[in-house]
Order: sequence, then C-alpha cells, then structure tokens
Amino acid sequence: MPRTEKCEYQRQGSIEKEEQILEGAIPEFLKSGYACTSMDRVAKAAGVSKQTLYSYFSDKDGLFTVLVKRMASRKFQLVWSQPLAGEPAIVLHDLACRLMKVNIKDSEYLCFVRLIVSESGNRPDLAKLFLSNIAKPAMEVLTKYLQELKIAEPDTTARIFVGSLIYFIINQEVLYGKEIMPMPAEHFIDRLVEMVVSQIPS
Amino acid sequence: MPRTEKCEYQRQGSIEKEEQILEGAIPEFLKSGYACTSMDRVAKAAGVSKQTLYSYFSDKDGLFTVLVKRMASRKFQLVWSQPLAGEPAIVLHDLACRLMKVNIKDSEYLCFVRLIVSESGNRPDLAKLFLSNIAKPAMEVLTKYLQELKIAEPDTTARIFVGSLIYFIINQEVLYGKEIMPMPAEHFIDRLVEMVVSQIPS
DNA sequence: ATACTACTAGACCGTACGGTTTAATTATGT
DNA sequence: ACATAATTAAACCGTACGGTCTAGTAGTAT
Repeated sequence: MPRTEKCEYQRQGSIEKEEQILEGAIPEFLKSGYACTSMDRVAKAAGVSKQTLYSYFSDKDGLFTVLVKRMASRKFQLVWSQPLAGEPAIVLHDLACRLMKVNIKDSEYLCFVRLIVSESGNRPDLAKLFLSNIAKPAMEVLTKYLQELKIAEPDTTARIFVGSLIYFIINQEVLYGKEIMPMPAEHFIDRLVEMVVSQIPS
Repeated sequence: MPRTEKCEYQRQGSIEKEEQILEGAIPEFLKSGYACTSMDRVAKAAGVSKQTLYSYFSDKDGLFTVLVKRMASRKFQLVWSQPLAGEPAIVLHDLACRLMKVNIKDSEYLCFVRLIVSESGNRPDLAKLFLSNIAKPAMEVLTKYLQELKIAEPDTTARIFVGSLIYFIINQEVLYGKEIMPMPAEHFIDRLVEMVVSQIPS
C-alpha cells in the first residue's frame, strides 16, 4: 500500500507515481478503447510493474474512471478559457477556428470523443461527466455572449453554432468524411458565422 | 458448405438462414459493441449452432461487416426516402421532426451510430460505408431542395441544418444530455427552421 | 545493522473467447 | 433404401486477459 497517509517520507512521491501511471495509460486507452486495452500493456506503457499499477488503482474500471475525469477537466481549457468579447463576426469566427484547429490538430481529443461515445452505453456516468465538464460550460459561455448581442433565444442559437461545428468535425475527421464528402473548413465556418451574425437585430 | 451454387434443392433455404443469423446478430452487436459480443452468444441469439454460423460467415469480422452494410442500407429509407417539396418552413420542420422522432424512437439507430463511431478507429472502411450510404445521400437530397429555394451556398447550409440536428440528438440521447442540459426538441427545431428560412432571399 | 517501505519481475489462476473438430441427427433427391 | 447435404450439440485448443501471489531488490528512517 503505497498511499501511506501517515508516512512523511516518500521515496519518489506517490502523487508523481500516480501521474506517471495515468500518463502512460491515457494513450493506451485512447488508442484501443476500453475493452481492447490490457492492464499488462498499461503497466508496460507506464514503465511500472503490474503490482504497482494495482496498488494505485483498484482495478481497470477505477483507473479508467480517474483517467476520463482527468481528460475531461483538462480539455475544456483549450478553447473556452478566454472570455468572448468584441466584434461579433470576428469573435465567432475566431472561436470557430480555434475549435476546429484544436480538434483537428489534437488527435487526442478526437480519440477522447470516440472513447466517450463508445463507452456511453456501458458507462452513462462518464458520458454525463463529459457533458458537465466540457459541453455544458462551453455552451454557457457562448450563450452568455449571444445574449449580450440581443440575439433571440441565445441558448438555442448557441447549440446550433457549436453543434454544427462539432458535427462537422466528427463527420470530417472521426468518420473520414474528408474523403467521402469533403468540404473546406474555412468555407463552412464563414457561412456559419455569417448565418448567426445575420440573426443579430439591427 | 451450405452456400451450394449448383444445388437447386435447399432444405430450408440458405438465404433465409443467413437472414436469420443476421437478424439474431444485430441486437447482440448493437447492445455490446464489437469486442464484447461473443460468437457463442450470437449463435444462441440466432437460434443456430456455432458450426452453422461459421459455415455462413467466414469469421467474426466477416459477419460484422455484412451486418453493418445491411444496417446502413436499411436505415437511410426511414427519413430520406420521400422527396422534399412545398412550403419551406413546413418542409424543413417536417423533415427535422421526422429525423428527430425516428432517432429517438428507434433506439436501434442510436446504437448503430454509437457502434460506427466506436469502431471507426479500427475499421475506417465501415465508417466510410456509413457516410456513403446514409450521410452523403441525405445531404444531397437536402442540398438540392435548398438550391431550389435559391439559398446561398445550399451545401453548407444543408450541413448546418443536418449537423446541428444530429448533434442535438447525440448530445441529448446518446450522451444523456437530457439530464445534464435539457432542451425541448420542438423548441430547438423551431428556432433552427426559422434561422434557415430567414436565409431565403425574398 | 535492522526493520520497513516502495517497487519489480514473473509465475500463477480462473475465465472467456475465437475458431475447429467430432459425432450424431435430420431431411432430401434419386 | 441409400447417399448426400444441412444442421446440431458439445468437446476441444490455443490464446489472452484481469487480477493475485510470491520472491526478491533497493532505498530510507531509526
């Protein structure tokens, strides 16, 4: 039991070890999904013995849950941390570009989405955690901004804006729509922004 | 080898047997995903011996591929078979309602989407098949209609329309957003239709 | 030095699965 | 009646996995 509560000395720091395991496990789960990731491989990838792995995490389920929580709280920052303010057309365009760029470049995020959708049937709690920590706060940030613009029904409009972007990314990247039904991202963004901006009362 | 090419007589019809196996296999794969579905269970669910199963399909992969093809070609009909014509606001509203209703009622379809997304990493070909047989033709039908309405960039607008609807469904149903960030479907549809209709040049 | 802690490597156990094989059974065409 | 094709149930094989257990090693505090 390395998680010693009454032990002031630590050989190499329990927290760092946990970190190390998680960082090793993340790419494995993202690559293979839950079912096809073996604990032996996780241990090897994390550079840790199987025993140690099991002394930090109760079982595969426990490890996976912690891992998803970590990913969820980490990924929100990328797009939505900075506040939205300024000229609508520019703000929305930048936001869309940022969302698109991050998702396409950071293949980790795409794999994460795939993982969440995959496991949503077996683990509704993880899907809800994903929504609570990423989708919902994101939607709230945008809704607030649209509200300031006096757009009618800002919450619905926010969903349309984010929704069509996310779908575009899933379609093009996750499902390889790039090859089947290609469309330039900038083109799509321009039209979407134009459409939302046209809803601002003059 | 039951798939007798030069055999005019069949005890009970090879084609029907194949049908029977597929129909038994579909709910199993939809429920458990590819990895967690066992061939023993498929055989049992189809009311067929394991041997027969393997005489009709080469292996798990082969069965799964045929199964996905069948599902893909079957599901497109539900929403997109009838042509779009008439008053824009009504046509779009009906279309959106049909899409929403079908997806929410037919949990089979939701599971199918989840399955496709899950396996898209390992089987890009199946994801592409899904897009080619469902998403792409659907988008073309709508694009054509929007073009007749003289909407600017009908293809992009079609993606916005369908995309935000699909995302709404995935969010609310697949990821249990109903409980985390609820929103009435009719409300969303009304606003979306209104937004697209406002793009029709007067 | 000694007791203790964190860790490693690897064997081990039970289970489940994909796929094959065997032996027996049923129905069909001639 | 007889051969043949389709099917079944069940045993079987090899592999892989989740999780545990054992034995041994290296660092640390007293």
